[in-house]
Amino acid sequence: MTTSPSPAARPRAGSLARRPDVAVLVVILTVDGARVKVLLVRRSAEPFKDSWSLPGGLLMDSESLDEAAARKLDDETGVTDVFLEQLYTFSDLDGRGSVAVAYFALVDSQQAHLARRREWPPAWFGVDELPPLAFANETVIDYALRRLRAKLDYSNVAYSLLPPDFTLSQLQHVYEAILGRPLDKRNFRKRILSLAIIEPTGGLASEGRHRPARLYRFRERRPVVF
Amino acid sequence: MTTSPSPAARPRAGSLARRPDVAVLVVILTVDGARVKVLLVRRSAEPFKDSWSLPGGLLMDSESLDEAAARKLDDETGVTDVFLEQLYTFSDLDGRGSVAVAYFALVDSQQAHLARRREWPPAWFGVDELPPLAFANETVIDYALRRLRAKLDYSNVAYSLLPPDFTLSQLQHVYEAILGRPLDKRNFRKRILSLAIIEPTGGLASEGRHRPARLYRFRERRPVVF
DNA sequence: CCAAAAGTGTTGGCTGTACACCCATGT
DNA sequence: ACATGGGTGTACAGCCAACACTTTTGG
Repeated sequence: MTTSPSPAARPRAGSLARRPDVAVLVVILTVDGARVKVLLVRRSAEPFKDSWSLPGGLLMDSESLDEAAARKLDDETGVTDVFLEQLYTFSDLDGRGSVAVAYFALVDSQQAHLARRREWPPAWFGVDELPPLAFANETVIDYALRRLRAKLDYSNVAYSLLPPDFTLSQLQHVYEAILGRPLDKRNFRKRILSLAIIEPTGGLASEGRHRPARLYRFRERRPVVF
Repeated sequence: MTTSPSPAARPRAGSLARRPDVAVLVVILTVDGARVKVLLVRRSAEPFKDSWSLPGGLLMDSESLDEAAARKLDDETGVTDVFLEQLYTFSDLDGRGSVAVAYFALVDSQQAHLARRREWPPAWFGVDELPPLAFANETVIDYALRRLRAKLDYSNVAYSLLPPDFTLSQLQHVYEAILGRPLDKRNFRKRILSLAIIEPTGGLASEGRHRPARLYRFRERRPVVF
């Protein structure tokens, strides 16, 4: 969503207009087993050099915020067609008055190929086991988690956390990991099926499974609100 | 909410980091009778000089985004203690790549004293009767309205659109104006009272009324989620 | 006395939640 | 044979929507 801003009101007498740095941050989340994980990188510059932080960077010449966020996501994970949404814009906390536009992305951990840098490669961390982070990055991650939990209730965002074909149990595990509580199997299936956001592929999952399970796919691999 | 941003990643080779203008816009909404209205001002500078637009301006030295938005709101309406929340950050549409952080505010039109500039004073416009606007300001207003309608359903934001003491009918009119449809009186009262977000003051409203009505006030004059 | 707004309950449908057993396959 | 996960239905409760009349006051 790239729409227009508005008034280039002139600075008033007595005050100075600022030209702050504008950074983009991306909270990249995935579900791995029963845990929600977030992708972190090591900072290569001061301040907080060498401490873990969310991936991000400055806005490049003539790119929009959405483009910058998608670029960052691609840089770190090699993934492009996933759920990516603006989260919140933070100001003022690197001490030098910069502005940081946070995004959040949902990726299938199987599909992501993390950047293989020689030093300080990115890594996944369970959101309950975060290392000390630069700036107030915990706040940003909390914000993303709250938003994700809310969206799970009224949208199909989970499409971005699973492979194209998946079983209802896999889907349920994703919901349980994000909500942090077990869900009743029958109620879950009833609800999801009645929403008609997924459809059976006709195939069966048999890979090392006990009883083969029906495969489903999302009708839309883009965000849909119920 | 002023929290910290993150990485001051260095620009990479081959690309140029941008130092864009950062503007703050405020969608100031009120409910007047049966209409939702938005405050607009006339632009005093190119581009779009003299056309209507949302109030806004550049970030001043050493102020946060929230402070800038509150300042703008105060400048235009003289109002300070109201609902004010960040909405979305737009990039790229004044053609010169600026970044605009939009906020939205809810004010009681009785309480707002519009800035009395000699020329081009601000004015209220019904959101269904907007004049031609600068940039893509219609998009921003739409966004605010959607958010407001959603919040009405699960928060007490309406507190900011009414005087401290009000009748249930007044509250219902506010809801009806925002949702754009009539609500059943008995169901409305039942629902609101069961939420326990308001309480009777003990007083009665009798000003030019037919039958005196009980007055209520919000238990919390700050945002609360149900 | 008439107009205008305040106030008040009940019913039916729908939705969400709790809950337990059998089956197919792999080992 | 057993362990593992897949698959299925019912009953109760709470919530929301529909619906009409009486009362009080001002003009």
